[in-house]
Amino acid sequence: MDKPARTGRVTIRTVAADAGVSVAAVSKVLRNAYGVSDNLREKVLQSIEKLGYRPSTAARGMRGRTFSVGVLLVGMDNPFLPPLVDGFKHAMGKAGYKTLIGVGEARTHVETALIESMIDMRIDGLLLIGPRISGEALNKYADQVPIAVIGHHEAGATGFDTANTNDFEGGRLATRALIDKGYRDIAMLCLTDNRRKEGEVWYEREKGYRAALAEAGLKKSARSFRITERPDDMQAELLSLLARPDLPEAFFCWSDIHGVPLINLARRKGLNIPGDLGLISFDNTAAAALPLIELASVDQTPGRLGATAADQLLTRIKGRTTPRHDLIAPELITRPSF
Amino acid sequence: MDKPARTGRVTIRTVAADAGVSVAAVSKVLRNAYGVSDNLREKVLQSIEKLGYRPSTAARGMRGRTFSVGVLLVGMDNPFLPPLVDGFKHAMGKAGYKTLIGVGEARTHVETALIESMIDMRIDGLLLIGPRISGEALNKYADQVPIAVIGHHEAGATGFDTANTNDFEGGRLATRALIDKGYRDIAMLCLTDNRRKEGEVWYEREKGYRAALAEAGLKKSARSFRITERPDDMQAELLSLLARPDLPEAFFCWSDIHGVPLINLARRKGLNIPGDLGLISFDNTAAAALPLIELASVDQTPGRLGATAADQLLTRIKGRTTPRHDLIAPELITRPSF
DNA sequence: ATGAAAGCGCTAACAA
DNA sequence: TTGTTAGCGCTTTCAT
Repeated sequence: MDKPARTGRVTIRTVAADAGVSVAAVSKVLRNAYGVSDNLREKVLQSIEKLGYRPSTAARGMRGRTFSVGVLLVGMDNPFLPPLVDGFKHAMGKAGYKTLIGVGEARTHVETALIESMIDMRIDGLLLIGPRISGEALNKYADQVPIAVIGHHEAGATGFDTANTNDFEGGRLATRALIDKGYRDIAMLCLTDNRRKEGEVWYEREKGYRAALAEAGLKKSARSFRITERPDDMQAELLSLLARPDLPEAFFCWSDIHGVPLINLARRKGLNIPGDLGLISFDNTAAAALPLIELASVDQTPGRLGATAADQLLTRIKGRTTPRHDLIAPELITRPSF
Repeated sequence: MDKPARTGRVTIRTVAADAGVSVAAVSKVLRNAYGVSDNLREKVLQSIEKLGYRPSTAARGMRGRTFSVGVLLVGMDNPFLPPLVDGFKHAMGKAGYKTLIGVGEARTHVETALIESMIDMRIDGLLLIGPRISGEALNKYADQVPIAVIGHHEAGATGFDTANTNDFEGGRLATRALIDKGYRDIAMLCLTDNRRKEGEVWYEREKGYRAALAEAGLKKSARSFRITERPDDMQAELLSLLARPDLPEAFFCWSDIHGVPLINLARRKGLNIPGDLGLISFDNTAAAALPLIELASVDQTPGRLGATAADQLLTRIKGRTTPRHDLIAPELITRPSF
């Protein structure tokens, strides 16, 4: 006895009735499962088209796949993110998955709330970009849903995957370029961070910086300065850095987030770049390439990073359980700032 | 006969069993519905806490609210968006709603796919920021879910709400400021756009620009130039603009998207700003405030815009059906670029 | 005030 | 190959 929906909504039942088949048949067509004749499939597809039917993700979430994945961002104002998210979206889209985004505001409890919220919607996978939470806490979520992490090195993690630029290599690359240009007193700008520095991208870059100095016999000259990420205080800290009597000959800067304002302030202070001060930064964002900026910067190929994470998620969804920790080679984009 | 869940998942049943009450009771507590004694409520809340229970959004979506709303962005690289989305998120968060974001990539079919996908997840409301689709097409979705639009003027729409800066006033404000400074030959930079211009924010600003000129008896001197938004070609177009023999005394620029590169290129070309060329732009993004930029720009108070849209959605969810079209007053942020 | 039970729109055994 | 049906975890009448 067919119990037709009383609402106007087109459901799988409406389609089944219209096509004169069972709901199971429609479901099978939807998921291209085995055991459907071309004839039946054709009828169903026509009804779907005719009725404008779209399966309810909510209902799907109660049994199987939702064919949607989530991305968690720390904030929206990092210019490094758009190409990364695009690369990810594109790769997931080709596999038939929708991408939804949540913004964690760099606050741990907002971040966990968002992760849980996405899990509660039964998304099929989750990409975390530069998450505050990590390690132990992530494993807890990782057995509820496949997880990939970008922007945090955790090569020992077993429950989830990571995709990162080889930040160590990037730091080494940039520092070596400065050394090759003749600079000897090279300092590094890092991020002030109250979290454990182990695994942080800037810390990996710092290790690369120190390695390059050591290789050139300049180990003793290594100096790191820590600058805040908060826009309000950043400028003051950079200015007081530039006012130091022991200003180095060159800076390797962990990110364009600091690098672009730094080159701006230095020039405005009357310093010639690269005459008085050499500068290489990291991320190669659009701002670094601007006419009046022209800041050399290490490129992370963010699109590839995103696509790599997408592949990790897709293969996890298909059943892989052995962890993957992919490292992508960075490239120095040379500009006349050093 | 209690049929306990076989999976390890904590469901409403697990909680009911633990608290020794019915699932209906738990559901009522969850939604603070009427008819629950403080005693029962207390027991249930304790069990929820103890078991770490979180209701499944997917299951909720099949009957009532999901307590999540969606935001559709055209792209992620507009620096105007982060504070807007933050204002929205914050207001929705206070009302107990989660915010999920989709990125439309400025392609119509991606946009519609995303809107439908969010509706299929049974989100309770949808905010569209600068959507490509509009009017008729939106009404179709508006009777499936409450919709608010930012960044597109559609004061006649009845099915959904809009929240916008008073762009006409903003254009008038900026142009009048240039006139007051003594400029007479003032041109405007608009966006190249193959859509209908009616309703577009830049077009409203252009109307304000022309109104201000007319009010000052300068109607005849009005000139608009149209520049692409695509980063690849934008610079070339701006350069050829600056190379014109009939360069105006000042520009009013529809957005910092063009304004910031323009001031950069003009300075690099050797022009003194404001000596040789006066400049006022729109959006007051972070870049406009940078030391080496200092571009006067009309502020849109994006946070308020977001909060306004949130209020529209929340009241629609509560049952309002009469449309709201809110206009927010802009403010000119004066900087030495004119 | 509390609980039993009927769905919501799907998926996936299992039967036919 | 096709159809029947038992849930998935919740909300919401309707009894009690």
